[in-house]
Amino acid sequence: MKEGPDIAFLGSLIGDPARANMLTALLSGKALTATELAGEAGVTVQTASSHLSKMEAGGLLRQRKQGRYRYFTLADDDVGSVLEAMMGFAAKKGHLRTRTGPKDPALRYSRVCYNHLAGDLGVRMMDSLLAKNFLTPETEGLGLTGDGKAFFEEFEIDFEPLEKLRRPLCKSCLDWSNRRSHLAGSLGSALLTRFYDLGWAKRVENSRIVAFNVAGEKAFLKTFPV
Amino acid sequence: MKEGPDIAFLGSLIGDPARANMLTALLSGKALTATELAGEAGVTVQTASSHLSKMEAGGLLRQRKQGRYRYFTLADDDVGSVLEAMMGFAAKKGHLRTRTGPKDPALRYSRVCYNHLAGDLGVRMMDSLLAKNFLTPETEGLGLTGDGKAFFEEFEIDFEPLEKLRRPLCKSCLDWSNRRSHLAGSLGSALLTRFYDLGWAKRVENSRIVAFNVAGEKAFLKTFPV
DNA sequence: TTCATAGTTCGATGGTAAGCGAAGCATTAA
DNA sequence: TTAATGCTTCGCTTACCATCGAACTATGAA
Repeated sequence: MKEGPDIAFLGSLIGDPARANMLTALLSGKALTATELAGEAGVTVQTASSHLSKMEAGGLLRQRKQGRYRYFTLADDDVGSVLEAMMGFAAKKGHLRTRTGPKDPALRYSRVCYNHLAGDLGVRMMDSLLAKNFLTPETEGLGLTGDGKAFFEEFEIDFEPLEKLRRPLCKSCLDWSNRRSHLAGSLGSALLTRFYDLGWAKRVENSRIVAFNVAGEKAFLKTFPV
Repeated sequence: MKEGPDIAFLGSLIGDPARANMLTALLSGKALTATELAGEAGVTVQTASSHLSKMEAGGLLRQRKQGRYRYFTLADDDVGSVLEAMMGFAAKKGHLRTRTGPKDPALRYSRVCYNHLAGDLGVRMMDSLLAKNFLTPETEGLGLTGDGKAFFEEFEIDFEPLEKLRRPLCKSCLDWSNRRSHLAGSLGSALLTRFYDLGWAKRVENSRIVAFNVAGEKAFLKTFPV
């Protein structure tokens, strides 16, 4: 009968995992650069650029040039509404993530989520910290116990600057590859930097992958037992 | 930060043209059989079956067996809301249909839309009828003029049974391939049957295509000049 | 200048999924 | 029974598009 406007085009635009990740990242309202969005989606900047121009052409995004940066935001509130509607539906139905975008297994194992550790290792760390009672679930977010404080001091993490930040110290963050939580917040961020400093791991260029070396991985697993 | 539920899966589900066509057809609220939906989407029943099971697994559709028929409906109101939201957005942005599903050019030329003629020829017929003042746009839908009545009687279409039907006599229907209107309603349906009876055209099996033969096409073009 | 960083464009590759024919199952009609 | 219809499953082909490397443009820094 009536065939209506083109839902398929819109759906396919949102239907790509990399693009969906970028959109959810932008749903926070923040303006992000192309490179940041590439990291968020776990793809190279070239790929991201292609996706971004498609989404802009499709009316999902807006672009603001500032110096040599390009800041992307959602185009309107309408985009947000559509995304919210879809997220609500997907959450209700408990959709499993099937076609996991760039299917790098390394990405599932350990990767950066903004500035903290995600993936199998990230989840393991969270589990370990909770099991040892270093962290404890509170009404709103996560709390740090006395034992935890001691543990992190032992691990040479400096709290003072962290507590002054506006960002919450501990925060849990849902992991898409495991559908489990890992540690975010400024503490999560500090831990990751500490891993870098200790020489346990370093970031792979142009990717979200955090590459642990053999010794580093061994030490990590020992520090955060299950 | 948070990666939320799987929008990509839902998007890709809706993002296929064939599936999107089925969903919009079901948006009317009617329960349709697999074969009907196949026709609606312009694909074979095998393909439709595959799509339908995917959408059912994805929680978009519900299936009701009745004898040897399978009636499909949208799963809940939530599905409808999501679709409506997407349609609203797409309409506002004036999205063009780019990836036209089964890209049979014959399908764009002349096809069945439920029970009336769509595609290039359908649009041409509508234009011609309007230009000659046989049909006239009214506040709600389309009206039949005196001249029109004469023309259709000349064309040997019997009005009496048509006017008794609950379905509206004239109705305009948006054509996805042209983004223009063509004639629906019981009159549109009667015209198509008349073309079959005159031997101008016949339906291609397992497809929405209406195949005009050479003489039939010539006569059609003469009867409905632009 | 020269170098570095942010981003785009181009070309080639590969994986994925839509599509269909053929065969099979299930239900109804005769 | 047999035949016909509605629908599914299997196997295969094809087409699209996400992905990335390499080369290029643009802006800023030294």
